[in-house]
Amino acid sequence: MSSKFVTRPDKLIFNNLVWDTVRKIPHGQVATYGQIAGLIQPPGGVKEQTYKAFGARWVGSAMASCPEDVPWHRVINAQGKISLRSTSGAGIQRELLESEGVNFDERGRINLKQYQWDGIESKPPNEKR
DNA sequence: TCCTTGACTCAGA
DNA sequence: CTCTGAGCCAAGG
Repeated sequence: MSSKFVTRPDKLIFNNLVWDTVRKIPHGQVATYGQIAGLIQPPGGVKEQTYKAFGARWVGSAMASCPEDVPWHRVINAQGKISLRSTSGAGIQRELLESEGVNFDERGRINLKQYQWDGIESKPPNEKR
């Protein structure tokens, strides 16, 4: 068995990078998909525009199968809201974040200005809004 | 092989 | 501030 164990190493690497980055998120802080996408490096052969448009989505896609070691609940969308396909888990995410000290708005929104992970090392040019 | 969905983001009203 | 529409490319059924 050593022929088809890894069909897409790049994708696995990308997912691994995502999980690793998410694991890097400190306690009591949150990060957005686009932020993570900007922190990690895109797989080779991908266009910048493609990564910009789908980087965040790939992160979420990778999260669809995130291990329990990954604090996926600390990952939210750029709107500062919980983004989940199913309501199941979203409630859990809210509780988990609240348990970490993250306050939610009445609409279930988080104050990114206060909780967004400022551990940006690559410092993406995303400082608007 | 074709079609549909997709843990998103930005811009405009 | 909130809501809606359009865009981008890939993976799964």
